[in-house]
Amino acid sequence: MNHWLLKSEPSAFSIDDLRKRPRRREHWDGVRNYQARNFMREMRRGDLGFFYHSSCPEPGIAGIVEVVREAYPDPSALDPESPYHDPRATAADPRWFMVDVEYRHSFEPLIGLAELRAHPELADMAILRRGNRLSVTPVTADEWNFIASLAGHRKR
DNA sequence: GCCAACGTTGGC
DNA sequence: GCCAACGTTGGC
Repeated sequence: MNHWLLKSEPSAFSIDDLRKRPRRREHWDGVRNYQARNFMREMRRGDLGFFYHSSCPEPGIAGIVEVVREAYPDPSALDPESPYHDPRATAADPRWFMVDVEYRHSFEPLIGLAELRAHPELADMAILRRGNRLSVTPVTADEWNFIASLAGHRKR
């Protein structure tokens, strides 16, 4: 099983929003970066991911989600009304993909950026590297386990 | 709102 | 294929 980190701006879509969805599931749509897309295509059912809140007052890891459907075409790319519309995408060559994720846990309080940076064990994480903008990144088993231990009794 | 970092675009 | 310009991201 592989581990991932998925970024979202909570003002647009937060882990609480996911928890309130029917069946606690949602499509992870709108990814428009090739490297991030390729990581999503590597995701398998049962993989776990950290849900990271970015561009907000308290950036950090807010919880855990599980991949429940593997990559399939992202219809928002074909929708002229969508902010994620890409005129180069076609039904035959959809170009962009999404997965479905299901809510697992929230961390309360979340594991903030400053706390993540305080641990040398996590220094290589993409999320902590300067200028990193990828919205989907892999997390190593060691990083995953370390953060899970930090989360400890914060799990809800 | 600022600014650094990075991906993408497009002219050549 | 190069690279400057531009747009976007995201922490502060």
